Amino acid sequence: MKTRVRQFGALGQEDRLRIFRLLVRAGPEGKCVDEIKRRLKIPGSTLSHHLDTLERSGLLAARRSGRFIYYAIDWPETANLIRFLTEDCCAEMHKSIRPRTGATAAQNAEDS
Amino acid sequence: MKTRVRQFGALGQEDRLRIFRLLVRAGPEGKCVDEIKRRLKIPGSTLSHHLDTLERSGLLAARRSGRFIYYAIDWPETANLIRFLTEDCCAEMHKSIRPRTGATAAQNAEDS
DNA sequence: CCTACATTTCTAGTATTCTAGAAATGATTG
DNA sequence: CAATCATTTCTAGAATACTAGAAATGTAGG
Repeated sequence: MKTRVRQFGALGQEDRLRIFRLLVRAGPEGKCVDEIKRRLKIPGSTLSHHLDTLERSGLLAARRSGRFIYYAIDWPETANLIRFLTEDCCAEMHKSIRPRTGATAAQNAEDS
Repeated sequence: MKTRVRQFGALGQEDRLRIFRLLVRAGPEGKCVDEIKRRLKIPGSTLSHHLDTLERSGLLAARRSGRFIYYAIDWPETANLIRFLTEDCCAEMHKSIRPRTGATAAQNAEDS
């Protein structure tokens, strides 16, 4: 769950969410730091910290190519985050609309 | 997008994510503050702040019943958050696995 | 109305995060 | 190997968030 906290936290900041969305649209090649900087008008050092936060959360992956470092969405990990939200929440959401008797997807232990 | 930042931020804190998950499992009736407090062992004033943060983000709704205040997941708003993530990200995710030529769901303006 | 109890606000100390200029690092190209 | 350019680290100030005890507020039932 700590990973999820870090990932939600990473997206819970305006510039970082803008970065994330830009990179989603950039596709698997991602974008280099300099282009993100020019596009979103974020000072270099600030941007570097935000990219670091996003990368350490697992949502971004960095890759060097020539003198540029490209950041791109880490899709497997992003998919995990979406699954965390949908399986823990949507299953219950649907259950509350059309109640069922059987087991649900929200039996992941953790908490009491 | 500011709403999404606030919502991700609300989930980006360990105790608040625990509260959220507890309430997901609690279903539409939710749980009163005192039970959340006993279950998660969070001091009253701290819990009150966290519930306020979650409510102001739109992810929780409060309802009074007798002397208790019940907090429950706001499912429409939670669904919006999930949709934000899946429509902005999953569409691109699938595109990057099987590329398409047509328009995608990720044309919501915002950013450059 | 007064007591009991649930919940929130007040208060304040501590910790974390955000920000960005300047300096340092790392890599490529001529 | 020198020059250049991309990126990160250093540094430090400002802002925001977290925490929780104590006091205040609100509600219900006797």
